[in-house]
Amino acid sequence: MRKIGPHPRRSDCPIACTLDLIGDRWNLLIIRDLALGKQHFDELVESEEGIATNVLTKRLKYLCEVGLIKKLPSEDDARRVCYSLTAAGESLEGPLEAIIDWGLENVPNTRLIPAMAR
Amino acid sequence: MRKIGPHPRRSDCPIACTLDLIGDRWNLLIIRDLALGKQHFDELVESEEGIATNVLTKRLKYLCEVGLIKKLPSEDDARRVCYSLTAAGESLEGPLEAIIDWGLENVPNTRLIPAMAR
DNA sequence: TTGTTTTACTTGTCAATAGAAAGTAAAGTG
DNA sequence: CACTTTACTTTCTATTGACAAGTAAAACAA
Repeated sequence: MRKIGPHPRRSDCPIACTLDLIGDRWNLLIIRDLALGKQHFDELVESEEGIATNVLTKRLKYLCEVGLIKKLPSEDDARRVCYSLTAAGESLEGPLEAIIDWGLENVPNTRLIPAMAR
Repeated sequence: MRKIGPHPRRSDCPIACTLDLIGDRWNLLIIRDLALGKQHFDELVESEEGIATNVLTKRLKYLCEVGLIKKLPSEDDARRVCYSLTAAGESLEGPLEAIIDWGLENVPNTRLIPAMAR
């Protein structure tokens, strides 16, 4: 992933810029999980893909900083943190669906996880 | 990027599988350029984003191996190689358009490069 | 109230990858 | 026969990723 903050963008192409923002192996999976209703660190860790905790921590912080997700304390449990999508994060549903469709058609033996059935 | 070949997939999720296949900073930009009609190594190197030649070589080889692009010799010049999209590569136009739309709306100051005007 | 568990991280280590710059080799051109 | 073009390859360094272990604060259980 790219260092966050004011780095020189590679170009003004919307594809390049979007890849600079979320073009790695984990960001979209975190956004997928939050879109499915997961809220907490350990729920995200338990996803099938097996993200390492240091990587998850870094990505969550990063996604907050770029405004795709937000982080709120739980009301009833001071240890708990609730992560959720911002409006910008939710708007990634379009690309996400296009990727899902492509994957289902072009990568053998892929299937939607039950929680994603539409 | 992930090592190519028979690696254990992270999950059967079409998003995860698609990211395993092309989820990095360069693959989609190469596919974009080929979709725009570029054919040769040096045309790809000259793109605004400035890919290093060693990285481009590796990605071209990889994208051939996974069947998203194909490599053919030129008829008139034995040095020249013509890269182009396979049918599977062309089918990435859907995700690509979704990403373009998202980028244009959500990343400030992005614009289509002239060749992409639709 | 003391020990255990839960939650959300942080740290350390090692291997793999990315990126920059320079070099190379075969084919074509004047 | 020198020079250029094309498509790489090599070398080096710095960053990142994966894995394992550790930590700290809050909550719960006895």
